[in-house]
Amino acid sequence: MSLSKRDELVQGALKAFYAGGFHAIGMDRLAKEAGVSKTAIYKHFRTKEELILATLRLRDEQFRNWLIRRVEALAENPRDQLLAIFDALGEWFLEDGFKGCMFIKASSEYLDREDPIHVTSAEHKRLLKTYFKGIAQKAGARDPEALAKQILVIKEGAIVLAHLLDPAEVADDAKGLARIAIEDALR
Amino acid sequence: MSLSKRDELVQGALKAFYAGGFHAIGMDRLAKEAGVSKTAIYKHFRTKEELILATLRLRDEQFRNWLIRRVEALAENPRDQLLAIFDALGEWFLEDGFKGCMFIKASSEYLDREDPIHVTSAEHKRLLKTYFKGIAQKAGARDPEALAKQILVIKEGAIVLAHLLDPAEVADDAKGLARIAIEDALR
DNA sequence: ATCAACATTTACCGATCAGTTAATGTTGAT
DNA sequence: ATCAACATTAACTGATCGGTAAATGTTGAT
Repeated sequence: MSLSKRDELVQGALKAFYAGGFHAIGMDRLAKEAGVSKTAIYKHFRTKEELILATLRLRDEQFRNWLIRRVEALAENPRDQLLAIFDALGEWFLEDGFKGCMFIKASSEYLDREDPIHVTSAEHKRLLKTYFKGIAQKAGARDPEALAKQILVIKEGAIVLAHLLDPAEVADDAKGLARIAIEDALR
Repeated sequence: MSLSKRDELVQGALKAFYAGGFHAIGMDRLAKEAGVSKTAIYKHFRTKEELILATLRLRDEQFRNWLIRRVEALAENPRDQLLAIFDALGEWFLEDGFKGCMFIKASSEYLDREDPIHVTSAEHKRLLKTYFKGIAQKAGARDPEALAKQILVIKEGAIVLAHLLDPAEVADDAKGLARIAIEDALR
Protein backbone atom coordinates (compact mmCIF):
# COMPACT_ATOMS: atom_id res chain seq x y z
CA MET A 1 0.00 0.00 0.00
CA SER A 2 2.68 2.40 0.98
CA LEU A 3 4.40 1.54 -2.26
CA SER A 4 1.39 2.31 -4.39
CA LYS A 5 0.92 5.58 -2.54
CA ARG A 6 4.47 6.45 -3.38
CA ASP A 7 3.82 5.57 -7.01
CA GLU A 8 0.75 7.76 -7.08
CA LEU A 9 2.87 10.58 -5.76
CA VAL A 10 5.48 10.08 -8.46
CA GLN A 11 2.79 9.88 -11.14
CA GLY A 12 1.28 13.15 -9.99
CA ALA A 13 4.64 14.83 -9.74
CA LEU A 14 5.50 13.63 -13.24
CA LYS A 15 2.40 15.23 -14.68
CA ALA A 16 2.92 18.46 -12.78
CA PHE A 17 6.61 18.77 -13.57
CA TYR A 18 6.01 17.95 -17.22
CA ALA A 19 3.31 20.57 -17.58
CA GLY A 20 4.88 23.25 -15.44
CA GLY A 21 8.62 22.78 -15.11
CA PHE A 22 10.77 21.66 -12.20
CA HIS A 23 11.65 24.96 -10.58
CA ALA A 24 8.21 26.40 -11.26
CA ILE A 25 6.35 23.67 -9.38
CA GLY A 26 6.81 23.83 -5.63
CA MET A 27 6.38 21.08 -3.07
CA ASP A 28 3.33 22.77 -1.56
CA ARG A 29 1.58 22.72 -4.88
CA LEU A 30 2.55 19.12 -5.48
CA ALA A 31 1.12 18.17 -2.10
CA LYS A 32 -2.12 20.00 -2.75
CA GLU A 33 -2.58 18.44 -6.17
CA ALA A 34 -1.88 14.99 -4.76
CA GLY A 35 -4.33 15.62 -1.94
CA VAL A 36 -1.78 14.93 0.78
CA SER A 37 0.29 17.04 3.13
CA LYS A 38 3.80 18.08 2.33
CA THR A 39 5.12 16.07 5.25
CA ALA A 40 3.60 12.94 3.74
CA ILE A 41 5.70 13.53 0.64
CA TYR A 42 8.83 14.01 2.69
CA LYS A 43 8.22 10.64 4.32
CA HIS A 44 8.77 9.05 0.93
CA PHE A 45 11.41 11.39 -0.50
CA ARG A 46 14.13 13.06 1.45
CA THR A 47 14.43 16.06 -0.89
CA LYS A 48 12.77 17.55 -3.92
CA GLU A 49 15.70 16.33 -5.97
CA GLU A 50 14.98 12.75 -4.95
CA LEU A 51 11.38 13.14 -6.02
CA ILE A 52 12.49 14.57 -9.35
CA LEU A 53 14.88 11.67 -9.86
CA ALA A 54 12.05 9.26 -9.13
CA THR A 55 9.81 10.96 -11.70
CA LEU A 56 12.61 10.78 -14.26
CA ARG A 57 13.11 7.08 -13.66
CA LEU A 58 9.40 6.51 -14.12
CA ARG A 59 9.33 8.64 -17.25
CA ASP A 60 12.29 6.79 -18.70
CA GLU A 61 10.53 3.49 -18.22
CA GLN A 62 7.20 4.80 -19.55
CA PHE A 63 8.65 6.44 -22.60
CA ARG A 64 10.96 3.68 -23.72
CA ASN A 65 8.28 1.05 -23.17
CA TRP A 66 5.79 3.10 -25.14
CA LEU A 67 8.21 3.72 -28.00
CA ILE A 68 9.35 0.09 -28.24
CA ARG A 69 5.80 -1.27 -28.31
CA ARG A 70 4.56 1.36 -30.69
CA VAL A 71 7.42 0.72 -33.11
CA GLU A 72 6.84 -3.03 -32.95
CA ALA A 73 3.17 -2.48 -33.63
CA LEU A 74 3.84 -0.22 -36.60
CA ALA A 75 6.44 -2.29 -38.42
CA GLU A 76 7.75 -5.82 -38.60
CA ASN A 77 11.16 -5.82 -40.17
CA PRO A 78 13.99 -3.83 -38.57
CA ARG A 79 14.45 -1.46 -41.47
CA ASP A 80 10.82 -0.36 -41.36
CA GLN A 81 11.02 -0.16 -37.60
CA LEU A 82 13.77 2.41 -37.82
CA LEU A 83 11.44 4.54 -39.87
CA ALA A 84 8.46 3.75 -37.67
CA ILE A 85 10.26 5.45 -34.79
CA PHE A 86 9.34 8.69 -36.45
CA ASP A 87 5.75 7.70 -37.07
CA ALA A 88 5.47 7.00 -33.35
CA LEU A 89 7.08 10.33 -32.54
CA GLY A 90 4.67 12.05 -34.90
CA GLU A 91 1.75 10.56 -33.02
CA TRP A 92 3.21 11.79 -29.75
CA PHE A 93 3.77 15.30 -31.10
CA LEU A 94 0.08 15.55 -31.95
CA GLU A 95 -1.16 14.39 -28.58
CA ASP A 96 -2.95 16.90 -26.41
CA GLY A 97 -0.60 18.39 -23.89
CA PHE A 98 2.59 17.52 -25.75
CA LYS A 99 5.25 19.81 -24.33
CA GLY A 100 8.55 18.37 -25.44
CA CYS A 101 10.89 15.92 -23.78
CA MET A 102 10.97 15.65 -20.00
CA PHE A 103 14.71 14.97 -20.03
CA ILE A 104 15.61 17.87 -22.26
CA LYS A 105 13.63 20.06 -19.89
CA ALA A 106 15.35 18.53 -16.89
CA SER A 107 18.80 19.06 -18.34
CA SER A 108 17.79 22.59 -19.30
CA GLU A 109 16.99 23.43 -15.69
CA TYR A 110 19.79 21.46 -14.05
CA LEU A 111 22.66 22.48 -16.23
CA ASP A 112 25.74 21.10 -14.56
CA ARG A 113 26.96 17.86 -16.05
CA GLU A 114 27.62 16.49 -12.55
CA ASP A 115 24.09 17.20 -11.33
CA PRO A 116 22.30 13.89 -10.65
CA ILE A 117 19.27 15.11 -12.57
CA HIS A 118 21.44 15.95 -15.55
CA VAL A 119 23.22 12.59 -15.29
CA THR A 120 19.90 10.74 -15.22
CA SER A 121 18.73 12.61 -18.30
CA ALA A 122 21.92 11.71 -20.14
CA GLU A 123 21.45 8.08 -19.20
CA HIS A 124 17.98 8.10 -20.74
CA LYS A 125 19.42 9.25 -24.03
CA ARG A 126 22.12 6.59 -23.88
CA LEU A 127 19.48 3.91 -23.35
CA LEU A 128 17.58 5.13 -26.37
CA LYS A 129 20.73 5.03 -28.43
CA THR A 130 21.30 1.44 -27.37
CA TYR A 131 17.76 0.58 -28.40
CA PHE A 132 18.24 2.19 -31.80
CA LYS A 133 21.55 0.41 -32.23
CA GLY A 134 19.89 -2.93 -31.65
CA ILE A 135 17.43 -2.33 -34.45
CA ALA A 136 20.16 -0.98 -36.71
CA GLN A 137 22.14 -4.15 -36.17
CA LYS A 138 19.19 -6.38 -37.05
CA ALA A 139 18.59 -4.23 -40.11
CA GLY A 140 22.14 -4.95 -41.23
CA ALA A 141 23.48 -1.44 -41.03
CA ARG A 142 27.08 -0.98 -42.08
CA ASP A 143 27.84 0.85 -38.81
CA PRO A 144 24.95 0.32 -36.38
CA GLU A 145 26.41 2.59 -33.71
CA ALA A 146 26.78 5.43 -36.20
CA LEU A 147 23.25 5.01 -37.51
CA ALA A 148 21.88 4.86 -33.97
CA LYS A 149 23.57 8.12 -33.12
CA GLN A 150 22.20 9.74 -36.25
CA ILE A 151 18.69 8.55 -35.45
CA LEU A 152 19.11 9.94 -31.96
CA VAL A 153 20.19 13.34 -33.29
CA ILE A 154 17.17 13.46 -35.57
CA LYS A 155 14.85 12.41 -32.77
CA GLU A 156 16.08 15.07 -30.33
CA GLY A 157 15.98 17.79 -32.95
CA ALA A 158 12.47 16.78 -33.93
CA ILE A 159 11.20 16.85 -30.35
CA VAL A 160 12.65 20.29 -29.70
CA LEU A 161 11.26 21.74 -32.90
CA ALA A 162 7.88 20.03 -32.56
CA HIS A 163 7.46 21.96 -29.33
CA LEU A 164 8.41 25.25 -30.99
CA LEU A 165 7.09 25.05 -34.55
CA ASP A 166 4.48 23.00 -36.39
CA PRO A 167 4.50 19.47 -34.92
CA ALA A 168 3.08 17.64 -37.93
CA GLU A 169 5.45 19.36 -40.31
CA VAL A 170 8.45 18.63 -38.08
CA ALA A 171 7.47 14.97 -37.82
CA ASP A 172 7.44 14.71 -41.60
CA ASP A 173 10.76 16.47 -41.96
CA ALA A 174 12.34 14.19 -39.39
CA LYS A 175 11.01 11.06 -41.05
CA GLY A 176 12.26 12.22 -44.42
CA LEU A 177 15.67 12.87 -42.97
CA ALA A 178 15.67 9.51 -41.21
CA ARG A 179 14.82 7.76 -44.46
CA ILE A 180 17.86 9.28 -46.12
CA ALA A 181 20.12 8.32 -43.23
CA ILE A 182 18.77 4.76 -43.11
CA GLU A 183 19.10 4.29 -46.86
CA ASP A 184 22.67 5.48 -46.69
CA ALA A 185 23.51 3.21 -43.78
CA LEU A 186 21.99 0.14 -45.39
CA ARG A 187 23.27 0.79 -48.90
CA MET B 1 24.63 56.53 -21.34
CA SER B 2 21.38 55.20 -19.95
CA LEU B 3 21.14 53.04 -23.03
CA SER B 4 24.54 51.49 -22.51
CA LYS B 5 23.68 50.89 -18.86
CA ARG B 6 20.64 49.02 -20.02
CA ASP B 7 22.77 47.01 -22.41
CA GLU B 8 25.19 46.12 -19.64
CA LEU B 9 22.26 44.91 -17.61
CA VAL B 10 21.01 42.72 -20.44
CA GLN B 11 24.50 41.36 -21.04
CA GLY B 12 24.86 40.41 -17.39
CA ALA B 13 21.40 38.90 -17.27
CA LEU B 14 22.17 36.90 -20.40
CA LYS B 15 25.23 35.37 -18.83
CA ALA B 16 23.45 34.64 -15.56
CA PHE B 17 20.35 33.14 -17.17
CA TYR B 18 22.43 31.07 -19.55
CA ALA B 19 24.54 29.62 -16.77
CA GLY B 20 21.81 29.22 -14.19
CA GLY B 21 18.37 29.07 -15.77
CA PHE B 22 15.54 31.56 -15.84
CA HIS B 23 13.51 30.51 -12.83
CA ALA B 24 16.62 29.71 -10.81
CA ILE B 25 18.10 33.21 -11.13
CA GLY B 26 16.23 35.83 -9.15
CA MET B 27 16.14 39.55 -9.63
CA ASP B 28 18.02 40.16 -6.38
CA ARG B 29 20.88 38.06 -7.58
CA LEU B 30 20.92 39.76 -10.98
CA ALA B 31 21.05 43.12 -9.27
CA LYS B 32 23.92 42.07 -7.03
CA GLU B 33 25.93 40.61 -9.90
CA ALA B 34 25.37 43.73 -11.98
CA GLY B 35 26.38 45.90 -9.02
CA VAL B 36 23.15 47.89 -9.01
CA SER B 37 20.00 47.89 -6.94
CA LYS B 38 16.95 45.98 -7.94
CA THR B 39 15.01 49.20 -8.35
CA ALA B 40 17.54 50.36 -10.90
CA ILE B 41 16.74 47.29 -12.99
CA TYR B 42 13.02 47.93 -12.70
CA LYS B 43 13.56 51.43 -14.09
CA HIS B 44 14.64 49.80 -17.35
CA PHE B 45 12.38 46.74 -17.39
CA ARG B 46 8.85 46.62 -16.09
CA THR B 47 8.94 42.93 -15.26
CA LYS B 48 11.34 40.01 -15.15
CA GLU B 49 9.68 38.72 -18.30
CA GLU B 50 10.60 41.90 -20.15
CA LEU B 51 14.21 41.50 -19.07
CA ILE B 52 14.20 37.90 -20.24
CA LEU B 53 12.75 38.93 -23.60
CA ALA B 54 15.49 41.54 -23.94
CA THR B 55 18.17 38.95 -23.22
CA LEU B 56 16.64 36.63 -25.80
CA ARG B 57 16.64 39.35 -28.43
CA LEU B 58 20.29 40.06 -27.68
CA ARG B 59 21.15 36.37 -27.77
CA ASP B 60 19.35 35.92 -31.09
CA GLU B 61 21.37 38.71 -32.61
CA GLN B 62 24.64 37.48 -31.10
CA PHE B 63 24.18 33.88 -32.07
CA ARG B 64 23.04 34.39 -35.62
CA ASN B 65 25.75 36.96 -36.28
CA TRP B 66 28.37 34.64 -34.88
CA LEU B 67 27.16 31.68 -36.90
CA ILE B 68 26.88 33.59 -40.16
CA ARG B 69 30.36 35.06 -39.86
CA ARG B 70 31.93 31.82 -38.73
CA VAL B 71 30.37 29.89 -41.61
CA GLU B 72 31.52 32.51 -44.11
CA ALA B 73 35.01 32.32 -42.67
CA LEU B 74 35.11 28.53 -42.85
CA ALA B 75 33.82 28.02 -46.38
CA GLU B 76 33.38 29.89 -49.64
CA ASN B 77 30.86 28.09 -51.78
CA PRO B 78 27.33 27.49 -50.49
CA ARG B 79 27.57 23.72 -50.46
CA ASP B 80 30.61 23.77 -48.19
CA GLN B 81 28.99 26.43 -46.08
CA LEU B 82 26.10 24.11 -45.30
CA LEU B 83 28.60 21.65 -43.94
CA ALA B 84 30.61 24.35 -42.22
CA ILE B 85 27.57 25.11 -40.07
CA PHE B 86 28.44 21.96 -38.17
CA ASP B 87 32.11 22.80 -37.89
CA ALA B 88 31.07 26.07 -36.29
CA LEU B 89 28.69 24.27 -33.97
CA GLY B 90 31.45 21.84 -33.05
CA GLU B 91 33.65 24.76 -32.03
CA TRP B 92 30.86 26.14 -29.90
CA PHE B 93 30.23 22.79 -28.21
CA LEU B 94 33.85 22.67 -27.09
CA GLU B 95 33.90 26.18 -25.67
CA ASP B 96 34.23 26.54 -21.92
CA GLY B 97 30.87 27.03 -20.33
CA PHE B 98 28.84 25.60 -23.19
CA LYS B 99 25.47 24.71 -21.73
CA GLY B 100 23.19 24.19 -24.67
CA CYS B 101 20.87 26.55 -26.49
CA MET B 102 19.41 29.54 -24.67
CA PHE B 103 16.16 29.26 -26.60
CA ILE B 104 15.67 25.57 -25.99
CA LYS B 105 16.16 26.32 -22.31
CA ALA B 106 13.73 29.22 -22.47
CA SER B 107 11.05 27.17 -24.19
CA SER B 108 11.68 24.38 -21.68
CA GLU B 109 10.88 26.69 -18.79
CA TYR B 110 8.09 28.67 -20.44
CA LEU B 111 6.12 25.85 -21.95
CA ASP B 112 2.95 27.42 -23.25
CA ARG B 113 3.01 28.14 -26.94
CA GLU B 114 1.35 31.51 -26.31
CA ASP B 115 3.94 32.63 -23.78
CA PRO B 116 5.92 35.57 -25.20
CA ILE B 117 9.17 33.90 -24.17
CA HIS B 118 8.19 30.75 -26.00
CA VAL B 119 7.09 32.75 -29.04
CA THR B 120 10.41 34.60 -29.13
CA SER B 121 12.30 31.32 -28.97
CA ALA B 122 10.28 29.92 -31.85
CA GLU B 123 11.01 33.03 -33.87
CA HIS B 124 14.74 32.51 -33.38
CA LYS B 125 14.46 29.04 -34.85
CA ARG B 126 12.47 30.35 -37.78
CA LEU B 127 15.14 32.95 -38.51
CA LEU B 128 17.79 30.25 -38.50
CA LYS B 129 15.74 28.19 -40.91
CA THR B 130 15.48 31.18 -43.23
CA TYR B 131 19.24 31.61 -43.09
CA PHE B 132 19.80 27.95 -43.92
CA LYS B 133 17.28 28.14 -46.75
CA GLY B 134 19.20 31.02 -48.31
CA ILE B 135 22.39 28.98 -48.45
CA ALA B 136 20.51 25.93 -49.69
CA GLN B 137 19.09 27.98 -52.53
CA LYS B 138 22.51 29.28 -53.55
CA ALA B 139 23.82 25.74 -53.38
CA GLY B 140 21.17 24.71 -55.87
CA ALA B 141 19.20 22.38 -53.63
CA ARG B 142 16.26 20.63 -55.23
CA ASP B 143 14.00 21.77 -52.37
CA PRO B 144 15.81 24.48 -50.37
CA GLU B 145 13.04 24.73 -47.77
CA ALA B 146 13.13 21.00 -47.13
CA LEU B 147 16.90 20.94 -46.80
CA ALA B 148 16.83 23.95 -44.49
CA LYS B 149 14.37 22.19 -42.22
CA GLN B 150 16.51 19.06 -42.18
CA ILE B 151 19.61 21.07 -41.30
CA LEU B 152 17.65 22.72 -38.52
CA VAL B 153 16.54 19.37 -37.12
CA ILE B 154 20.13 18.14 -37.12
CA LYS B 155 21.35 21.32 -35.50
CA GLU B 156 18.84 21.24 -32.64
CA GLY B 157 19.41 17.57 -31.99
CA ALA B 158 23.14 18.11 -31.95
CA ILE B 159 22.93 20.97 -29.46
CA VAL B 160 20.74 19.02 -27.08
CA LEU B 161 22.95 15.94 -27.21
CA ALA B 162 26.18 17.91 -27.02
CA HIS B 163 24.97 19.19 -23.67
CA LEU B 164 24.16 15.67 -22.45
CA LEU B 165 26.73 13.38 -24.05
CA ASP B 166 30.17 13.79 -25.57
CA PRO B 167 30.25 17.14 -27.43
CA ALA B 168 33.02 16.31 -29.90
CA GLU B 169 31.46 13.01 -30.81
CA VAL B 170 28.04 14.57 -31.28
CA ALA B 171 29.49 17.28 -33.51
CA ASP B 172 31.01 14.63 -35.74
CA ASP B 173 27.80 12.62 -35.89
CA ALA B 174 25.82 15.71 -36.80
CA LYS B 175 28.23 16.70 -39.53
CA GLY B 176 28.16 13.20 -40.99
CA LEU B 177 24.40 13.25 -41.00
CA ALA B 178 24.35 16.69 -42.56
CA ARG B 179 26.67 15.55 -45.32
CA ILE B 180 24.28 12.77 -46.23
CA ALA B 181 21.30 15.14 -46.24
CA ILE B 182 23.14 17.73 -48.31
CA GLU B 183 24.34 15.17 -50.85
CA ASP B 184 20.83 13.88 -51.21
CA ALA B 185 19.37 17.35 -51.65
CA LEU B 186 21.93 18.38 -54.25
CA ARG B 187 21.94 15.12 -56.14
C1' DA C 1 23.12 78.92 -3.62
C1' DT C 2 18.77 77.07 -4.81
C1' DC C 3 15.61 74.13 -6.46
C1' DA C 4 13.50 71.06 -9.52
C1' DA C 5 14.21 66.66 -12.10
C1' DC C 6 16.01 62.46 -12.28
C1' DA C 7 18.67 58.40 -10.77
C1' DT C 8 19.60 55.26 -7.20
C1' DT C 9 19.21 53.33 -2.74
C1' DT C 10 17.36 50.98 1.44
C1' DA C 11 13.76 48.87 3.31
C1' DC C 12 9.87 46.78 2.81
C1' DC C 13 5.43 44.09 0.73
C1' DG C 14 2.82 39.55 0.67
C1' DA C 15 3.67 35.17 -1.48
C1' DT C 16 6.11 31.24 -1.99
C1' DC C 17 10.37 28.47 -1.64
C1' DA C 18 12.35 23.75 0.43
C1' DG C 19 12.23 21.56 4.56
C1' DT C 20 11.08 20.58 9.86
C1' DT C 21 8.78 20.22 14.42
C1' DA C 22 5.39 18.97 17.37
C1' DA C 23 0.95 17.45 17.73
C1' DT C 24 -2.89 14.55 16.18
C1' DG C 25 -5.02 10.68 14.06
C1' DT C 26 -5.16 5.77 12.97
C1' DT C 27 -4.10 1.08 13.33
C1' DG C 28 -3.12 -3.61 15.17
C1' DA C 29 -1.56 -6.54 18.81
C1' DT C 30 -2.41 -7.68 23.44
C1' DA D 1 -9.67 -1.02 26.74
C1' DT D 2 -4.86 -0.03 26.35
C1' DC D 3 -0.84 1.17 24.47
C1' DA D 4 2.83 1.24 21.30
C1' DA D 5 3.95 2.02 16.38
C1' DC D 6 3.15 4.36 12.55
C1' DA D 7 0.94 7.64 9.28
C1' DT D 8 -0.64 12.12 8.63
C1' DT D 9 -1.47 16.70 9.76
C1' DA D 10 -1.25 21.92 10.68
C1' DA D 11 1.81 25.15 11.74
C1' DC D 12 6.03 26.90 11.51
C1' DT D 13 11.26 28.06 10.03
C1' DG D 14 14.46 31.29 7.62
C1' DA D 15 15.33 32.29 2.89
C1' DT D 16 14.05 33.93 -1.31
C1' DC D 17 10.60 35.11 -4.83
C1' DG D 18 8.93 39.31 -8.04
C1' DG D 19 7.84 43.87 -7.31
C1' DT D 20 7.18 48.61 -4.87
C1' DA D 21 7.23 52.94 -1.66
C1' DA D 22 9.66 56.18 0.49
C1' DA D 23 13.90 58.18 1.25
C1' DT D 24 18.43 59.72 -0.35
C1' DG D 25 21.84 61.03 -3.76
C1' DT D 26 23.20 63.43 -7.88
C1' DT D 27 22.85 66.57 -11.56
C1' DG D 28 22.00 70.80 -14.37
C1' DA D 29 19.62 75.10 -15.10
C1' DT D 30 18.78 79.42 -13.06
